[in-house]
Amino acid sequence: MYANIIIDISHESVDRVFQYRVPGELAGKIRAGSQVYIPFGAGNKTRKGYVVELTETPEFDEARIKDVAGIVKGSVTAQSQLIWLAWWMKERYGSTMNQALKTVLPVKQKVRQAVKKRIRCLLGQEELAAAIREAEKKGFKARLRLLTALRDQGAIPYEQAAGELKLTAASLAPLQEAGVIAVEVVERYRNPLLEMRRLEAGNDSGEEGAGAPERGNAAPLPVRLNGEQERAVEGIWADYAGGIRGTYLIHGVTGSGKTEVYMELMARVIGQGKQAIVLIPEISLTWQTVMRFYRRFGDRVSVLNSRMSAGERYDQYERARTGDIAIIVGPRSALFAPFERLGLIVIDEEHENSYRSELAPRYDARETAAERARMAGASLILGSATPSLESYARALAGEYGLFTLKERAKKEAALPAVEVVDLRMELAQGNRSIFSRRLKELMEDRLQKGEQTMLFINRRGYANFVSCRSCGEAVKCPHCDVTLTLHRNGRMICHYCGYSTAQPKVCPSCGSPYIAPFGTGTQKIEEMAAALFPKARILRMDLDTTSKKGGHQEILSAFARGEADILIGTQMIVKGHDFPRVTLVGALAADLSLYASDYRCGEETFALLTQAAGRAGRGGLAGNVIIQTYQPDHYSIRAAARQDYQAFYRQEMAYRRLLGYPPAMGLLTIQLSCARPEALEQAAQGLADCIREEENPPAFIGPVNAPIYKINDIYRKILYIKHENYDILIQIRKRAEVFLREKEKDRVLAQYELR
DNA sequence: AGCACGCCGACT
DNA sequence: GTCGGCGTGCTC
Repeated sequence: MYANIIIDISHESVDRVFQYRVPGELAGKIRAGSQVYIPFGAGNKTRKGYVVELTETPEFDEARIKDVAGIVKGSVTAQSQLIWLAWWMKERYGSTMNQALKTVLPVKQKVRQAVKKRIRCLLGQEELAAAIREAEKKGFKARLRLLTALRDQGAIPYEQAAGELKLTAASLAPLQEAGVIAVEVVERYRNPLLEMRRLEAGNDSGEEGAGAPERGNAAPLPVRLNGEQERAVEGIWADYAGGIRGTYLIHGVTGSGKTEVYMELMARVIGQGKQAIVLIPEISLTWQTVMRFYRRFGDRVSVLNSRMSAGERYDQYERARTGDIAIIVGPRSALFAPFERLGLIVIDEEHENSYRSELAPRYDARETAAERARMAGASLILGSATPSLESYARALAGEYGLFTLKERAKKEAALPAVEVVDLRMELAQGNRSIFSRRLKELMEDRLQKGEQTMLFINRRGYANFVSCRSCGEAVKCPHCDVTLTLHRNGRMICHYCGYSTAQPKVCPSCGSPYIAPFGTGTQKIEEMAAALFPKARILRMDLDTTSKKGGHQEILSAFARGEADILIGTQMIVKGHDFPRVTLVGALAADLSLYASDYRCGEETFALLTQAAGRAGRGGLAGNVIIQTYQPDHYSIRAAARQDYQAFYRQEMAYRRLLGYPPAMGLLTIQLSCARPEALEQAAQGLADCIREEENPPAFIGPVNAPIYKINDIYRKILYIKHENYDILIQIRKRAEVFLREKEKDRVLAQYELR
């Protein structure tokens, strides 16, 4: 038996695995994540290392492999827990150990880069700059000599620690005073909350007195919980205090105050010296959201978000590790904050797709959180207005504790009145506009009253495309199997690979000049709304208007400040933003997401419509929701209109059972991709044969072409394998991994997903 | 990170 | 000629 070990992750050059032999007396006592003593280097100096993986096959000259010296006793550090978790993810989701480790361990900044950056701070005065440039050419030592010389002249005070040249803010101050050098002072820990506010400047106008988070000024607001909230808190707390660490699902309608429940429990858990992780979908991770936590917990909270650099993120992980903070709020990746005394993990909006990673290892943050919680002795809370079928099924099966919040926490905020409009009837009665008569009427009413309207369109498969009236062919991307999207600037763009071209004058396939735009996108809706309501101030939010950094925050803030009457947009406008002046929400084509060729489209549609409906009437004003659809009888739409999750769940679950989809059954999806279709076909058939040869061959579908067969000139094929037993699916995946490893030389790549 | 190896200037 | 600094590269 051999152990792959990483030596202290403290320095980049040794941040890789070394292989050691596991001596007989340690066999069985070592596992992934174990901290061990090992002889290292020429002097065989004993060092600490973490076991990353156990294996039977040596990947190094056997004669040169040394023995593991022993196990470090008693310390189950966050680090070793995370390494174990990486191993679990690798097993569960199929990836290399390296990929798994990279997702779990924060990226250590290169020391040399840091030094270079600091030296660059000194550039500014000509002669010094020249001297430093000269010294830089000669290498690190020469720079050091130069700085030593300057120090000896009294020009630069510096401290040299651990071989790294550190110029601190304090040591640079005298320099600035002397006017010698222009210095940019880089703070050690930037306050990430301030950073967020800077990026979203002006976003908090709706909040009274939400100033800069000054250190330690968080006044714990005495929050009054209503009966439902209290039952959830006390139920979970009774378990926690009694030493039970469970998983809980809080099913609460929009505005029912799930966050207050989380915060109360967090307060109690950190009151016991423990720490908490709160996962929030990136899209709802705004200054507003984070501020709620900050108001209650002050400096003990930190945030992670995708706009932060690797270094900034690393700093926050450091603060978590050292215990400087007790709460971290962030997207999926915040799950790996190295808390040593983790007591609680909260996953808000747990049904969101963003909790599944798109990159290998394609982990599910909910399952991975359950695993981390189990290991750390922490409780896990999942919260949603529209729980995923998986979670709700587990809750009904008694695996999760279930709490339901039915009332809106603010009493004056009533649930909105929802109406379904049948677009077929509109058409039959001569209305060919995208706005039904009822929606138009209500929009007029809101404009008159000075209240706001949100128009939501599900973009999926519903972009502007150009098609030929003669042959019916749409203009397609030459690199992908999708139609190109027409933008207002007259260019046609592929949303998958970015290919762009001018709008053609004649049909590329038949040469006919009768070629014209078709379909409706957000831009077109904006034009139509503008034509219908010329006085209305309209804002649009989609990929085009939000491509620049922080773009969508700017638009949302402007809307929240009341700078527009109508907001038009896709998914992004309905996720977790609180607009108190919105009293009308229109879902323009509610059934669009039902046409996606995916067994989850009903669930997705229900969740989207429920969320969209939840946007209306959050302040004291009564709200209306109009759902326009060609399928008014579809159960997802009917249930969403009645805001009836139970009914939706029953129907959807019956459908999944009937067709054998998750969570009724386990589903393993293997996607193969390759630039050469023949090689791909061969590999896919080979894989299918390989599965057929299993002793108890499972039911499988495929190989079939992926819904979009070609993206970026890469072809994709998919196999679906169903089984009621997860472990068997994991075995099959491992079998497939072995089979496909040989296909790597043909450049056939595999991606696995297991639900 | 630490340690060995190897390449150039100062020296018993 | 060697001694020793330091830059470079390796560590299972």
